[in-house]
Amino acid sequence: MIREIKIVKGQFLQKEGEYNTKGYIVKSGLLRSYSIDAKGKEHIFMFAPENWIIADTTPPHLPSELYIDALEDTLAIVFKKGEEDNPDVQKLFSRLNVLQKRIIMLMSASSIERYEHFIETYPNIIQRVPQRMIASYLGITPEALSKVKGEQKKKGK
Amino acid sequence: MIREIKIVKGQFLQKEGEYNTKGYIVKSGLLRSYSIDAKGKEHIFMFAPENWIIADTTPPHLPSELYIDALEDTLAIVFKKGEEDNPDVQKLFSRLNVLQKRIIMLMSASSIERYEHFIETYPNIIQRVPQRMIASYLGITPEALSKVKGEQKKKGK
DNA sequence: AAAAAGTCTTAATCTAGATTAATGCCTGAG
DNA sequence: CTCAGGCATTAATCTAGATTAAGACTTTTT
Repeated sequence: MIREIKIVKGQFLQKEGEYNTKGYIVKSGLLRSYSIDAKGKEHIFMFAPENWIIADTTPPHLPSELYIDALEDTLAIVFKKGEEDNPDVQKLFSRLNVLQKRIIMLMSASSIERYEHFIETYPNIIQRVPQRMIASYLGITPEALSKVKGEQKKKGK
Repeated sequence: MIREIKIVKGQFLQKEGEYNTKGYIVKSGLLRSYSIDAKGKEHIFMFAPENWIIADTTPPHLPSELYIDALEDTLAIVFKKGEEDNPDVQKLFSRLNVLQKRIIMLMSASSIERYEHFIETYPNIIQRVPQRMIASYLGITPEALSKVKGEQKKKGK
């Protein structure tokens, strides 16, 4: 089902934590998606002007990570994310979500938080690649990673 | 056409600047993609262990941004990126490329470089949103962006 | 039109992580 | 077997950008 909606400046289409299955194609105006970190700071994930698609790619059974609201009065088409049953499209969506998470991490988490998130998410990879490559993936130097691991051990992990 | 290939540890599947239309599904082993910045530093974009897909999402008519090589002896299936003519899939690919570029930027560029890249890529958005939101998108504070713009002016831009 | 709230800039200080450098450990090539 | 090159760790110093704070403008609310 395709539906066109009107959103006024400042109005929300989605808030963090909601279970949301919708995405939006902007016809006119401007939408934005963003996250809010532990310190209350906003991190804009994406601007969506005319003809852009905007959606939180978190899978529908998990709480969303992003807020979506309007920076200008906007006309948009709503689509249901779940209604797509092409398996290729499904795979691409989960890939998009990996990158979405990564960007949010790079913008809002410290090097130690990024490291801890990495070992939770990819425990098997740690065994298989040298530390300097983990550091490179996290966007820090091997020296900084070495320091981080020391601090982590002190905390008794 | 689907083809299975064997790659030995250290072997390259793609280098930056090549025009590449292939992607890979890893059956066993471990591949990785990465970029090299102006200072010669490597930034790992993705690890691909068993059952992961790895590909540079740069459109086929543009030079690739990533190197892809093997961290372990690997068995993978090659697929042609261009052969997919589903328009939804095409759109998702271009979206993936936006995020790929963004991640590489966040990992390897200074705040001033990120700002300059932003104004080149989204000149129309600058007019429409407050500076503090541009800063938030770039992953810096509004104060830092203000400083950056000052330096940019000095350079006579 | 006055008050309140948000925005941009400049400047002083602080800090996470970069850089540089030295040491010891592994590992694989000959 | 050995030795040269890659890898991890630790420590000293440096720096890009964060934080904090203050002032001038602009926009919105009442």
